[in-house]
Amino acid sequence: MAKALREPKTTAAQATARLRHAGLRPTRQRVELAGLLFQNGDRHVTAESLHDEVTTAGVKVSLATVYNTLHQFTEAGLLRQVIVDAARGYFDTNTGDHQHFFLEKEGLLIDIPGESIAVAGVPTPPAGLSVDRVDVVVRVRRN
Amino acid sequence: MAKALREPKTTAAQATARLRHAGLRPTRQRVELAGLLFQNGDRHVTAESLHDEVTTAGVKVSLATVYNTLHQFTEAGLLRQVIVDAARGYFDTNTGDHQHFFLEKEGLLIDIPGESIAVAGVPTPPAGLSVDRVDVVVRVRRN
DNA sequence: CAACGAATTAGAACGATTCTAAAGTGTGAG
DNA sequence: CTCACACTTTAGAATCGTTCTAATTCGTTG
Repeated sequence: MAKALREPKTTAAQATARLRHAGLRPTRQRVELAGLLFQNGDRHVTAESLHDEVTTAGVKVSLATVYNTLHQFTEAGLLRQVIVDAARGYFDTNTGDHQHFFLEKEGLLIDIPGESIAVAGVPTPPAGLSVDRVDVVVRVRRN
Repeated sequence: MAKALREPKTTAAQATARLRHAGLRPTRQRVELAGLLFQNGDRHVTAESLHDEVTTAGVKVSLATVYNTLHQFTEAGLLRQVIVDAARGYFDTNTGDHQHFFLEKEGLLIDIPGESIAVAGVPTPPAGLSVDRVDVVVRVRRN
């Protein structure tokens, strides 16, 4: 009963610093979301899942803001969008070189470190095109 | 002016045969769509693009039927769904082992033959999971 | 060619995402 | 420290692709 605050001050401070670095105003909502996203290791979220999480944590943030924030974080290089499912957009806090296992049934993403996987034999793209990125999705199922 | 029919009889006949083989009733709409999809080499379509195409060809098929048909063809193994874009579902008439270049800006998919590309070092999936398929998307941009 | 199950359809419904316009909030100047 | 203003947030409407619904139409088999 001594301490009602949910997050240690350090997390908020770190989140604020990170936002400033990225050129984003550290608003209450952004700090809150950044805290959830970045305080523990790599995470994969959807707008909906993050909104649920922040709401459950007792913080009022609109779904529209969650969408805005995810996109702003992505533009700022703090997040990476992962396209694996036609129905849902995923965001990954791991912005480094890596790939994914995807368990479609449950909407579960699991990182595969970039070093462990290698794609060989990618042909030269047709004239006028250049490679932006190579995404590998290993679709898995429960057995 | 002698010949107003758009498709040679052979195409319709081939399409009909293909549908019968797949255990699908050769209805007017399905024959029409199968004709468009399979008479020339490999193709990538969205429901919308195929609907536009069939409509432009002067045939009346509802969008719902295009969706139904694409899914039925996919279940029957005549098509393969390709997930590259969060906003749109693509269907590929090439059901063999291969990968894709994807030009996001224009929604353009280009096949990469399965033999030319190789993915090495895919880790064993976490316990209880087994690999279903490995998808590689080479995202490209105009330069 | 009748009859029955399968397929098609228009339009409503849906879920995810984006937009809109109005209200609220960081921040830098003074 | 306060104010003003640009930037943010928000609720709710709108939009997009897709799926569903219930009624109609069509292929097939007897």
